[in-house]
Amino acid sequence: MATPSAGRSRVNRGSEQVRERLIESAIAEFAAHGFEGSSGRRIAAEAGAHQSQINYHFSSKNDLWKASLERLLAELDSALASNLAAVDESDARARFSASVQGLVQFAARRPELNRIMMHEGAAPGDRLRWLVDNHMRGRHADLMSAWDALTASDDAAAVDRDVVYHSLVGAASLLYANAPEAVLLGIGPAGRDLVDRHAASVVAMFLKPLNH
Amino acid sequence: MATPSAGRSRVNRGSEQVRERLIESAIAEFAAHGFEGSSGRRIAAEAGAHQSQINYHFSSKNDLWKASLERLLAELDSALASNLAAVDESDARARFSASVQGLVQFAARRPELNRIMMHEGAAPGDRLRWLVDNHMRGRHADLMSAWDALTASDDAAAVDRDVVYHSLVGAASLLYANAPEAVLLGIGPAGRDLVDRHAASVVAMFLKPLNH
DNA sequence: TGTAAGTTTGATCAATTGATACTAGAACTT
DNA sequence: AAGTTCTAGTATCAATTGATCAAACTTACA
Repeated sequence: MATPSAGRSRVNRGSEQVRERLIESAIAEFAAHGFEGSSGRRIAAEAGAHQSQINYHFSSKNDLWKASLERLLAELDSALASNLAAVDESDARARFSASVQGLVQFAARRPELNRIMMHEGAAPGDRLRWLVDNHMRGRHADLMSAWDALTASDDAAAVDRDVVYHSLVGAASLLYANAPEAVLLGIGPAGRDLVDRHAASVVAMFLKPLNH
Repeated sequence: MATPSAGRSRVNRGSEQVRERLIESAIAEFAAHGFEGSSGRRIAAEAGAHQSQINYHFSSKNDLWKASLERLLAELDSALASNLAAVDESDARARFSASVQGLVQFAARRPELNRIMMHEGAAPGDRLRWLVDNHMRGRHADLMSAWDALTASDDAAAVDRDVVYHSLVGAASLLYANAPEAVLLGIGPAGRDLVDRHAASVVAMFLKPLNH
């Protein structure tokens, strides 16, 4: 009767698949049209489900949106973690480079997260507050402390501290968040080597060259 | 009877003001919620007008959106032109710096344009195609030829050519396009000096230092 | 002032929205 | 096999959407 909670117990073989498909098509729809421009019926149809199943598996359009974002952010975390796994703990430059590379690669592979963030960041509201409180504040703090360390070791380029976060995210992700525009402009489609060149470019923007 | 065209003739004193107010509140609404998430009734109410006046002064929600974008792009052009007016024609570095400064200042003063561009760039469609065909292709080409000149004179930083446009726009505008998010993160509100530091940072990202 | 054009206002249209209620059926446990 | 729980499917709700129409009002010019 009630919405199945995180720990579903018994009959969940096919149900889990519907949940997955709903989240996947919700991610696509929210990224393309924003929350308010997205339709639950379109999301359900794309997932091969009925609109009322959204309210069954999630309790509302809002909760489906939250589930979609938690999925995307978990993917980002795992991508960043695997990119940082092999890097020397004490090498701040290498860790920064690996993080930027991970960010760019993820933005290219999963542009939906940056698209949704750009939709939501454009206006105040409950969803934005939820995003910042539950997910973005920590990421922002992590970047700032990494940046402060780079500044202390004279590895940071001439970029103002207040501006690092959004400049970095913007430089790393707009090409993919706005990929449909880039295609019309004749850029891409983004091959693997373009992404690598892009990551190297972003690193060069924020890190002083080594032998200086 | 028909929608009044650009050259209105007689009774147009108050009408022109309604048109202006509709465009102004449409800009705010489209920037905050995207085209599909925006409501004509909300736009009209904000402008102190009736919903049907949108279809009278513009013939459709789509045409109101186009008028809004032409307004914003005209403002951008005039801001950039005035920023470039006093700069030496032959000094490519100075012209690039002045353009970047103009871009950052405009993004801070009128974040709506970048917000709308980020909404529309996230998915293919008629509006995006109209934007690119009528306004963005030329701007992109202008930046690329400026960049090629900077590359030829060894003034361009180590940024891949395919990536310059979106990296520059992203680095220059995301902080303002997503200002509501930045506020929640404790950045800003953007003072005049922050904008100047931001512009200098972006210039430093894309231009090699002078005496190198 | 009278007439015609321009503009506002209010009503209405079919279509779509998110959510809810209810029935039918499938799957697991005992 | 019986009984229970979970899931799918259908129908429906009030609210909102963009657009259209016609009537009322306003302004300018003859």
